[in-house]
Amino acid sequence: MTTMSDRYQSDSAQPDRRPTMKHVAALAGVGIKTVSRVMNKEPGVSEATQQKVLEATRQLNYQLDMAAGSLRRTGRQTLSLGLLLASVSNPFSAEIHRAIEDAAIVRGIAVFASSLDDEAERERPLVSTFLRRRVDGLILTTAAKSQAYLLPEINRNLPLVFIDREPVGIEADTVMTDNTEGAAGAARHLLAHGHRRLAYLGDRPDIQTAKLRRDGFMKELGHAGVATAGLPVVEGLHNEESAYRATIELLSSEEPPTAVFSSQNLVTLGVIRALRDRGANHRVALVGFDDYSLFDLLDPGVTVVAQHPERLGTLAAQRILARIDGDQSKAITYTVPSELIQRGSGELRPQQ
Amino acid sequence: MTTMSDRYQSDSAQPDRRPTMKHVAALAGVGIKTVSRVMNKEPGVSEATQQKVLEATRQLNYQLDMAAGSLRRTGRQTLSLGLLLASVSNPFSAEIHRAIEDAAIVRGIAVFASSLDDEAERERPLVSTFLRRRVDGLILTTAAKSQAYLLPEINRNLPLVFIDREPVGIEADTVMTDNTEGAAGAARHLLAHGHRRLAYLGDRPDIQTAKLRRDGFMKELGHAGVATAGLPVVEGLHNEESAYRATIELLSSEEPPTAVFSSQNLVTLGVIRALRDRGANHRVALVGFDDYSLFDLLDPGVTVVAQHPERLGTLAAQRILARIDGDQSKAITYTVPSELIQRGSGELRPQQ
DNA sequence: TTGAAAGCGCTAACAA
DNA sequence: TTGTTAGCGCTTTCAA
Repeated sequence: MTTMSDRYQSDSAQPDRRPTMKHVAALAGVGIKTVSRVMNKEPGVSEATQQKVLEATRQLNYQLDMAAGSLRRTGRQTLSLGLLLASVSNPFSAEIHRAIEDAAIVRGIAVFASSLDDEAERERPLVSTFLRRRVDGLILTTAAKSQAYLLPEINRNLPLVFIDREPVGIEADTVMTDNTEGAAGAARHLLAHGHRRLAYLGDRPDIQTAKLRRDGFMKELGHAGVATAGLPVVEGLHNEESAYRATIELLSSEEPPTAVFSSQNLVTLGVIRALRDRGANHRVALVGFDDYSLFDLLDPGVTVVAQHPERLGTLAAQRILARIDGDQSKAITYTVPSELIQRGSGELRPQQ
Repeated sequence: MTTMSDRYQSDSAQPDRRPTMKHVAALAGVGIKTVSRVMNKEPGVSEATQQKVLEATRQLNYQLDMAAGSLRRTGRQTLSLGLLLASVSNPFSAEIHRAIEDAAIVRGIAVFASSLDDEAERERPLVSTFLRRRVDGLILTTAAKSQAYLLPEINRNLPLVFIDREPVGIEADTVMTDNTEGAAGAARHLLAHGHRRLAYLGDRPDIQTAKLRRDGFMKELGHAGVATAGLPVVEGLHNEESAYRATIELLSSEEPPTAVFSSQNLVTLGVIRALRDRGANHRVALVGFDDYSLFDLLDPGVTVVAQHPERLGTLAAQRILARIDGDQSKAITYTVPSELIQRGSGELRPQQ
């Protein structure tokens, strides 16, 4: 019989080869299954044997190969999660990300995160990437028209949670903000402060959250009997730049609005800069959807409909972990309430 | 001979079982190696055979198992990267993250990101997690006293890049900001505006970047002949809250400083709030290290030593990809210049 | 152009 | 308590 120790010897000449269980077993003078038991903290190994194995482990600097293990393991779990976000660099997404990471790490689960940038055509390839890596679950912010392509995965019982936006064409756990109600609240707030000439500035209406916020805002105005026919609705604003230009244009129109509602944080930033550049920041009221760092320190403070990204992330993580643990109950949708935070800009009265 | 097609039939009763190459091969009526060739776009498959295979793939909704493949593949690459950041929710880290993701995705590489929170004892377990998953490379922001524990990995030729902070105890590619020079520039700037009673507010000095910034700042004052003996140096500030309290205390001291240098964005936020609450924002000058969104819109605008996180991320990604591609040249350190951005707070003159 | 057999590093099942 | 064998899904090698 060839012992593994000479195999190990010869291997040491090849510095970029990682030791395997075989090497550890040979060095410790035990069987490979015993090493497996120690590495996985399975019971049934004597204290002395365990010490021998651990010593060999240290000497060789051995690290278990999780991928190889999960290939054979019952359930085939990889202890990894796929997370699709608007963008890892967007503060809203980043808070979600952190909350999910914190929940996952206590279970030894690592997370793959990817940025979607609201581009529908990126969604499927990115999800595919996760699937080819056999993640144990998927937490997705989506942009495609339908998520029906995930039906086979649902049938295979892949844990699936949607975050921020509801899926179309399938049923699955969803965690989202009360976009409609939040936007309606913004409308009520501006109306209550006397505004009748309002404007809506928003993102592309094919983005679900943008559409819901627009509809919630407009519907509430309708309820209040405010004519929405001539009301400026500028959509397709996807960054600060375009929102800035749209606001400038709005302010130089015949009958400029006395109040603006912006549906998304980047849009709000553009509006703020435009109002300041035109000296209108104390004259035109503003309520933005989604909070942003330092909004409280601006002049005036920016009134917002704040979301709770860390709460969304925590709930999504709880759902995916429950599903991973075998929860087979039917799909749940959590709606996390938004919160109107008054800081000044939304409480300005109409000036003329 | 048993064809695989009946195997597939019986499997369809088990909805949560994923199809394998065997299933695809059986359905397409080809050998498993042919399926492998098609999935990996290897040459040597006739057009007709390829179509048969792709059709079977679609019908079964087959997805290649990358982990199983890399087990046997020469080089054993997993097409994944481990990224250790201060925190995925910190805007500075998030920008780095995004830049790395963008560079990785074009190569089909997915990234695992984890948050360190500047806790030295989290570093090794998190790195271990990456290692057990056999990532193709590691990009690390560190907190531990030494990174010598990574020596075995270097000997195994694991691509390794340090970002934001230099490793101790080993040599490896590093990408960082010119902390010392940036902080010295802040000192020069404040001195040039007439300040002599300065204060330094900073993070824990065991964090490398904090120490470098403090030293750069103090040394420059020394060069200029400013007595640094009585100069308030408040360290250990790790969040907004503690920075706020430290600033309040400083302002109510016998001889309050006429200018403050803060070494990190969270600290700067605390200082800003304290200055405003005490009505000192137009009286006490402030230069912060690290830029932050909306600093330009505050009153006064916040003068900062800006870093370029996206540049750091891009460079780190380039290095790791080069190493993955076999670059064996000796370790390189990139120092990315910081940039002093004048916005008002740093240009205030001493008042009394 | 195609496929059969071996084996990557590990765990499951079972035997000793 | 310990070890042996088979096999997870794939790629490599090599033969047809």
